[in-house]
Amino acid sequence: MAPVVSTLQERLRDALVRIGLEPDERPQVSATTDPRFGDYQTNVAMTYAKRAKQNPRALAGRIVAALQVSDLGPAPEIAGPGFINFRLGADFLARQVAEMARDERLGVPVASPAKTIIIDFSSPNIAKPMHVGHIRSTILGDTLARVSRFLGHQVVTDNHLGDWGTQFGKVIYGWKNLLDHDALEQHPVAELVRIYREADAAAADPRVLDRCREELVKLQQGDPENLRIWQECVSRSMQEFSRVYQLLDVHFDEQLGESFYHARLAALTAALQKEGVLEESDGALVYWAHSLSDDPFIIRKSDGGFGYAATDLATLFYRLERWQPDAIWYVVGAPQQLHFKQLFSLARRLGVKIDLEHVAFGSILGEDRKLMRTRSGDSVSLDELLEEAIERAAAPVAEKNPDLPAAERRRIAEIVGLGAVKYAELSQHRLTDYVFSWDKLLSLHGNTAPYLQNAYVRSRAIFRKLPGTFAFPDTLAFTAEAELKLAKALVQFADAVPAILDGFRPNVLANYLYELAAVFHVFYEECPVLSAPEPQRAVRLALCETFGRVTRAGLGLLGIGVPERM
RNA sequence: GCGCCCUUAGCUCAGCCGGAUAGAGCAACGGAUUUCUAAUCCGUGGGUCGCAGGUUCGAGUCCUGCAGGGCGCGCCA
Repeated sequence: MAPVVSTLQERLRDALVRIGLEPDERPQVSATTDPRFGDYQTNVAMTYAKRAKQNPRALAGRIVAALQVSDLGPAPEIAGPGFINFRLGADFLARQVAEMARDERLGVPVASPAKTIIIDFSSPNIAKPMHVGHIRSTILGDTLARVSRFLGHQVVTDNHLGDWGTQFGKVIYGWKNLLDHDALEQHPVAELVRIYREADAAAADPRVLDRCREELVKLQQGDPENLRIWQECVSRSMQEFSRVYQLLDVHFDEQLGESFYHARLAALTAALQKEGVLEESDGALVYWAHSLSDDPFIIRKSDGGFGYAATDLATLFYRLERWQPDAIWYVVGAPQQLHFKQLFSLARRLGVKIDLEHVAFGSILGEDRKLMRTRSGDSVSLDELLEEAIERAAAPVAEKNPDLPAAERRRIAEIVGLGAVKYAELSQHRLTDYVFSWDKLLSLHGNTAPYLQNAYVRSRAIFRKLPGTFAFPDTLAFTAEAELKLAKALVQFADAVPAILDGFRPNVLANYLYELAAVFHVFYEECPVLSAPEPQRAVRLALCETFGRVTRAGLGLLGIGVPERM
């Protein structure tokens, strides 16, 4: 089956050709915002009238006369200045829902052509805790990967770890002089942070600062002792990160951190110099993109060291070589826009043609509208935040389902609590700075994960009470208005999923799922299922099942699970 | 100072390439339940889409200017 919008676009294209116009590949068609205007609308008559200097309503009349859509529903209507409104017929919707139910993909088409896409996201820093700042990158990147894969693209997810920076001078100094081994065993990252902070404070003394620098230089020169300490920091940090990733159900194909590229930087710089794209400035080697900024892109620092500009460029070339991707997406916060513009500018200059995207996002704010912090002023650690989400979600579960075993309740609380945190991110436009509020994201009302999960649970409860097994009917016949509305909403899934990648907006899918759940709730209120006579009962069960599958699949694309009860 | 982003209902936010009378949730008020999980649904009130111009048949959406807010701005990442 084809998504409704694609079908209408196709028919529209044929009609435009028939009346002698040259249509776009995908003439504008969209679902209407108001049911009075039908289910779908197009304004092509007005846009073409403008080009051809014709009367828009007259042109709309010619288009409608040439349109062959009688299998989809009643004849389209012309309204207002030249809108063409389509209404889907009950029999078309019935066929469409039955077809989507037979399809494992629920009607979502496979993208063509399939692309190879590298998604760079999460990227926490070694020896620092993962905090709320990392959650958006992690969750957004994971969702984009899930959606891209579902659409048939070849995806490589890469966690570009911050495992090679100047902070290691202080960390190693701290390790050698300040380390508490018991604390390291108990809370590795916390202890690494502590020694870093103390070393940082001690570095106010120039002698300590010098020793920190020496440790860094030794590390960079391959000193075995310092390499061992560094490796130890990496593995202990990774253990903690892995727990968070496991909790979030986030997985990477590669975790090639900055250190992986370290050995390549000197040769890369030499190659860039040969290309003549670098200039010397105050002892540093820089690339200027004056149209972007008066500030340079520093490839090699005046002390001969390399910053992350060099690393990111080396990373880009490594990826080109290894995977020959069609696109690389960097899921990194909005403050780094200039960095990526400069990086991409230099890459273009060097002949890179593939699609490079900085998928930027806004900050997470506390309820005081400032960057989210703990009471003591630290950034909020991610594992604590996730644990709190689970604990908070556990309370209503225990209240509603006290008879469930504790382990089962915990599992449900994880699905609900973690889902709520993820959904709060994803349901919002990615560039919006969003205000973190436990009460809002865990609310059972409004556009939240628990609301959607509850709608799913209600649809599933029906099947538990159903005597015998349910066989999806070959044909459906809708009788109630609420059934038709639910069918119309279900059929839109096929258009909602591909739209996510258009502008990297998972909130499009979230909003769709929310509206779908609201429509389902109306159906649920108005249409008794189990007590309905056949064949109505089978039709309603079919709608419940399809709703459940769409919700499960849709939330799954957002990395969010659904419980069977809650 | 320069650059990027933002400003939509009391609050938190949707609003794709310009399309019809700008939508949700929360909060407020009024209804519906011997439940297929009411963790729900229905209804009411609430708007100069920051301000001022411009382009257009049509602007929350595009352009210019201004105001307010956030972020970034040479050797951190």
